[in-house]
Amino acid sequence: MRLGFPAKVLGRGGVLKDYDSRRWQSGPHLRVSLGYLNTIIDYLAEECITMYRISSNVAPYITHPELPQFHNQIEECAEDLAHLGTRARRLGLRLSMHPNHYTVLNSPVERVYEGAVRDLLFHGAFMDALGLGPEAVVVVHGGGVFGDKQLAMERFAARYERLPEQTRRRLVLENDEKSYSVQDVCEIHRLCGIPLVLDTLHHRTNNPGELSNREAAHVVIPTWPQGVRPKIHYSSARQEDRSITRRDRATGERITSVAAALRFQHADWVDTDEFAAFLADAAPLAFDVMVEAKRKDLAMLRLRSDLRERGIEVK
DNA sequence: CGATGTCAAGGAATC
DNA sequence: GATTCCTTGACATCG
Repeated sequence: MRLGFPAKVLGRGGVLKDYDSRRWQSGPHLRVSLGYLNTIIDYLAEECITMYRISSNVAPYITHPELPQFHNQIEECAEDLAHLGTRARRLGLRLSMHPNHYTVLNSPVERVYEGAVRDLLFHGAFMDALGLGPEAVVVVHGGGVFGDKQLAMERFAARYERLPEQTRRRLVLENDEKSYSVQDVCEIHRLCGIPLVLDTLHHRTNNPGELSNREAAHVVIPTWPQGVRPKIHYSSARQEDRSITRRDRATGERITSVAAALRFQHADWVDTDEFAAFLADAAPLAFDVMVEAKRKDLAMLRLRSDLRERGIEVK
């Protein structure tokens, strides 16, 4: 089992940037981003980290309709991209990407749909330019519901099938925290065959069918093709003290109490006991784990060391 | 330097 | 039909 983390790096004293986030006036950005990524790969190699998510912001404005001067960034950086990809392959590093929620493949608004396609084409082309194998996937969400979920799912499936093969073969679908539960993404998988990513925190938030983690893992993992190792997203829920003020009915006096509220956001760290329990639940399934925590690589490294202490083998 | 505004992009709830 | 929230972060600007 590989463990990975997304985006920026906290474990080098300060923060290692993962993409060029300056405004468009400072573009083009991809070459700068690739410089950052090379530094990050140095770090991954030193720490023997074998999985990493590249920010979908690596090439800002590359599909922006009004900034055509930035549309050729992949071609312009072809050599740098190939070099970076070669480094990743030599290190056995599994890379992935995760377009943000503005990418809505199933939108009924034509303009939005077209924008989503442009964005997904970019992600596929980027992975291809790195020369990465089929385990380098692009994780997407189901999109909107638009008042009729079944119809929206069918639209997703039809549009997935219509994507160019080069793009489609990278795509995998993740359950989200509001609209598309594990059961829903299973339905989309049934319609079009897209492999599924289980996000454990989203599953806690959005689980109308009350599937256990074990059940969820066992329906999601087998959706991956033979020879491509599945992966999941794992994070612990942030626990937060929230003060609640109410007025006493009899006296009119204000009463403030503190309640521990489970907010369904990523916690700073991963709870090792919970994670180990999840692994035991999911056994004997095999998969990689993307650790999503506020403390990024630090959380992943802490979890890895905890697991090794317990004799659980982790790459 | 700290506070505040802004960013390409959508959806959904609310009025 | 228009407005606001959702929600992440960091740059950019202002005082």
